Formats: sequence, structure tokens, C-alpha cells
Amino acid sequence: MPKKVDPQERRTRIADALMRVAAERGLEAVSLRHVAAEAGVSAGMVQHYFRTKDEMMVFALDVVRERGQVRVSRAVAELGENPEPRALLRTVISAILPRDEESRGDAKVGLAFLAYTAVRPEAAESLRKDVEEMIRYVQTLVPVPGGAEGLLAMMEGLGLYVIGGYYSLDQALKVLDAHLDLLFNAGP
Amino acid sequence: MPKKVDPQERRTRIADALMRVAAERGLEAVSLRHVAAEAGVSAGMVQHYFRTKDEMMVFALDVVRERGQVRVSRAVAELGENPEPRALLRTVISAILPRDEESRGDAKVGLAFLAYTAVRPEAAESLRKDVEEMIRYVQTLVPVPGGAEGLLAMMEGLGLYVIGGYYSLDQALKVLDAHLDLLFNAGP
DNA sequence: GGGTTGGCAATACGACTGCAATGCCATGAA
DNA sequence: TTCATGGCATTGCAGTCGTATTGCCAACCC
Repeated sequence: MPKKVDPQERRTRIADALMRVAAERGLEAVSLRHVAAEAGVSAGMVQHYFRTKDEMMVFALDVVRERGQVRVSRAVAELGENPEPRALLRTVISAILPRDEESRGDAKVGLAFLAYTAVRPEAAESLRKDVEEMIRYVQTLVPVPGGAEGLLAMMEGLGLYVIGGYYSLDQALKVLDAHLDLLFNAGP
Repeated sequence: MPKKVDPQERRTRIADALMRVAAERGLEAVSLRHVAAEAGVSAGMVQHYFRTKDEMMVFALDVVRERGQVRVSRAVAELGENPEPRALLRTVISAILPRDEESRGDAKVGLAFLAYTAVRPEAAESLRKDVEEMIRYVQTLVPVPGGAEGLLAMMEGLGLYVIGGYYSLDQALKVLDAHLDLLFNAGP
């Protein structure tokens, strides 16, 4: 067995290229050849690591999700032990909102994938699991009934608006804080 | 000058077909030939009314926006004169959320266009105007500072979740009502 | 050091794309 | 009736797509 490489590394390398293409030119510009060119490899190699385009897409989607989770975990870790629910929520949500160029790109790609899965429900499962998990998690932190779902919805919407350039990140955070005020003053 | 037809009617007819294709199979399945087939006309005719594909897309986007505005206007009209701000907001927002199959399709297409314009800022202008107008309008109705932006963001997020199938429309409306409770009890 | 095998490149193929060019045909003006 | 013209259909073209196939090449085992 000759030439050993790390397939996982190759795959994420390719997926990274995919995400750059998707963030800059949209998901519909994602083709084997474009991704290969962006990754600086041959189209044949892309095919070697992803037997089909859909396989590549699903993998890339997973990478986006994972990077998001890492961002959240890191932000939460910086918060120390036993943080207040409100501070925790703010940290989690502001870690999810598009902050720098990387997370902005990820958000764009995520949006594109959302539209993608809105029509291919079979590819939506991993997204679905994430969202439901998130809802349950936030529900344990929000003191107002029905408030968790609303807060998450608002988060998504704020993300949309930030991507679209309607709000800056600062404005979005102000709106978020105002809403947290509402939630945590109406509580006990 | 022979055979007079109504070009506007033809164009909206084609745009309708475009939207059916996009709602069922995604925006990337929108091609001149598919749209033509769906509309039951020849591909040449589509080309005759839209010199380029982008022209067709932009037109279709406008149709989606317009249909949304009509839905809102109708719902508001049914409300009678001088409605309470809260009732007005609830009516407007629940008219925007995906309700029946038509508005659900429109929402899917809108989502796809959002991803589309996230990468083609030049096509986003009409969307942008709509959003900003909406923000200003809602600001006149919400008694809490920063509450309008949050409410709209929440609306967008709820729309996403309903499209994605995470929430039913009823659940989304419950969440909306809970949030309106918060807003209008915290106010004066 | 020959043979085997994993890693990758190159090519070919059929389907599909957006778009331009061309042609037919019915109509209304002359 | 003739003919110019707007409305539309057809066809062709150059390019890109995803995928299957094939072949080369370097590396390891024996």
C-alpha cells in the first residue's frame, strides 16, 4: 500500500475551497471544476475524494455546522464556569451571528444551503437535528414560555439582516440586547 | 402592425411558471427551457419577452414582492379603520408568514432569491428598499425602542422555521403572540 | 527488483445551459 | 391583394456540467 495521505485532511481542504466558491459566487457556481481550481488541485482528485457532487455538498454542509459549533464552544469557554443564563445566551447568539469575514462567509453558505435543503428535504436532516437541539438548549435558559423559540427566530432573522447588509453587527447586537432585556425583566 | 398581445400578461405568466419551478425544484433548476415547459410555451417565446435570463429573474423577484404586498394589503383592509397597533402588527406579520401552499412557495422562492442576492448585490436593490420601508413602518407601531427591528428579525426567522418545517404556522403564531405580549406590556 | 496497489490526472461522453440567428406565419395597413 | 411587420418557433453554437473510464506513477511488500 503506497503513498499514504490523510483523506480527512484532503476532504476538508476541498470543502474549504467549496465554501470559498460558494461564499463568493453562490452555491450555483459550485462545480467540481471550480472547486478543484479554487483548491488548487485537479478535478480528478475532487472526484477521487467525493464520488458524487452531492456527497461533497453534504460534507461541506457538515463542515459549516461544525465550524459554527466550534465558534460557539470557544465563546462559551471564555465565559468561565456557571455563567448567568442571560450572559450565556448573549454569548452563544453573538457567536453565531456573522462577525468576521470567515463567519460571514459561513453564514452566506449556510443561507444558500438552507435554500438548497428547502427543496431537497432528504439532505436537511443534519440541519434539522442541530436546530432542534438548539431549541431545547435555549429553552432551558429562557425564563419566558415561548421565549426560546422567539429568541432563536430573532437570531436567524438578525443573521439574515446582517448578511444582507441591512444591519451592522453592532446594530444587531443592540437589538438582541433589547430583546434580552425584555425577556429577563418579564421573568421572575 | 399585426397581432397585438398584452406583453405584461405574458411576462407575469412566464414569471409564474418560473416561480413554480423554483418552488418545487429550487432556483438552480430554473432554466429557459424548464420555465418554458412549465409555462407551456416555447423556449423562444421566453427569450422574446426576456432578453436575458437575469432580466427574467429580476422580474420574477418583483412579482414575488408584489404578491406579498398584496397579501398584506388585503389582510390589513379586512381589519377595518384605525386598528390597534398590536392587532395591525399581528395581521401584517401573519400575512407575511407562509400560510397556504402559494405563500409557502413564494417564501421558498424568496429565500432562494435572498441567497441569490447575497452574492449579487446589484440585484438586491428592490429587496433592500422593501425591507427598509418595512422597518420604518413597523417602527411607528412598536412602543419599545429597538423593538421594531427585533420583531421583524423574529418574523424572518419564524418564516425560515416554518418553511423548514421546524414550526407549524400555529406554533409560529403562538411565538409571535408571546413576543407581542412582551412588547406591549413593557411599553406604556 | 518485479509486481501490486493506492493516489491521482486526463480524457471522453452525453446532457444541459444561455444566447443568437433565422425563418415562418398571421395580421393589419396600403 | 400585396406587403411589411410583430409574434413566435426552430435550430445551431459554444460552453459547462456531472460522471465514468482509463492510464500513469510513485511507493511499498515480497
